Amino acid sequence: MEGARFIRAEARRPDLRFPFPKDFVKRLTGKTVTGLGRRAKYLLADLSSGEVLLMHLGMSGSFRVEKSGQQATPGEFYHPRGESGKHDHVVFEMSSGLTVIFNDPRRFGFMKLIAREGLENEPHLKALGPSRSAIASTRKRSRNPCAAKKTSLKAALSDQRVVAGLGNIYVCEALHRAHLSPKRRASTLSDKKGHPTDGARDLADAIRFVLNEAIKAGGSSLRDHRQTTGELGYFQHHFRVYDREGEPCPTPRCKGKVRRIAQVGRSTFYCPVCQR
DNA sequence: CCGCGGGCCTGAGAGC
DNA sequence: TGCTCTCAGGCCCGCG
Repeated sequence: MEGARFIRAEARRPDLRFPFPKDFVKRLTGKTVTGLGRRAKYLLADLSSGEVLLMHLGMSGSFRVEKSGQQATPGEFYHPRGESGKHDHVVFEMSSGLTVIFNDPRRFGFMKLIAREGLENEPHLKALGPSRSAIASTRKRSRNPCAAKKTSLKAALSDQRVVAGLGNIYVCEALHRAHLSPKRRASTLSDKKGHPTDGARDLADAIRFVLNEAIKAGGSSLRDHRQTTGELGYFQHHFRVYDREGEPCPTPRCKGKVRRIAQVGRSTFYCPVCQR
């Protein structure tokens, strides 16, 4: 899409998670994509009109690319689920000769147009806490975003306002690597040095480590996720606790078994022995 | 203000 | 085979 112009845009449903603006199609048609970016789980396309197309994949959203006016030959482009059509909600026909199709069975995803000057005040983006790169910067690591949180670590890390970009899998995996219990009150983490297992800094390290490794591995393919090449992600093979209920804890010399509990309506996997 | 449970959707898989 | 039930990678909203 980068550098290409929208020849035609089509919103086939009145709404995904939110209704489209009435003039959604009109505001895209004829505009050029001047840049693509990402903030936490949000995708952004800068437009020549001065607007930004903000997109979110929700749980089940995906894009696929086809040559305009013809079916993709097998393996040529990413083709999620093998079957297309049924949940193709948005279609972008680009001047590059490629058509980009947004497919989302559960419709938890959304698209929104925002003026670029207003981007920093956009509620979704404004609410985001520090990102992986922000917590990587030593200078910015002085403030512990969990300090004021009375909830469990699991709930705190799942909250995009505390730390941006973690989903259920990576919360479980980061907490296991930091040897911290998902049930522990977030505010009890120490900010000081010399707390080998109690430190917010160690947790920040674990978060960055897990996300960096997962990105290197092309993400986690539980069922739908594919890399842009169509290849599966393979970080699921590096899971230490997620979806491993009953298996022995992979921490060296730990005799624990992975447990599964529900927290805030979602599954948590952890080792009750080495995560405290 | 905060945290929690319920809700939004469809589909896949388990169990019967 | 087919039904029902549960659960899923995310997030918002109303309630207490």
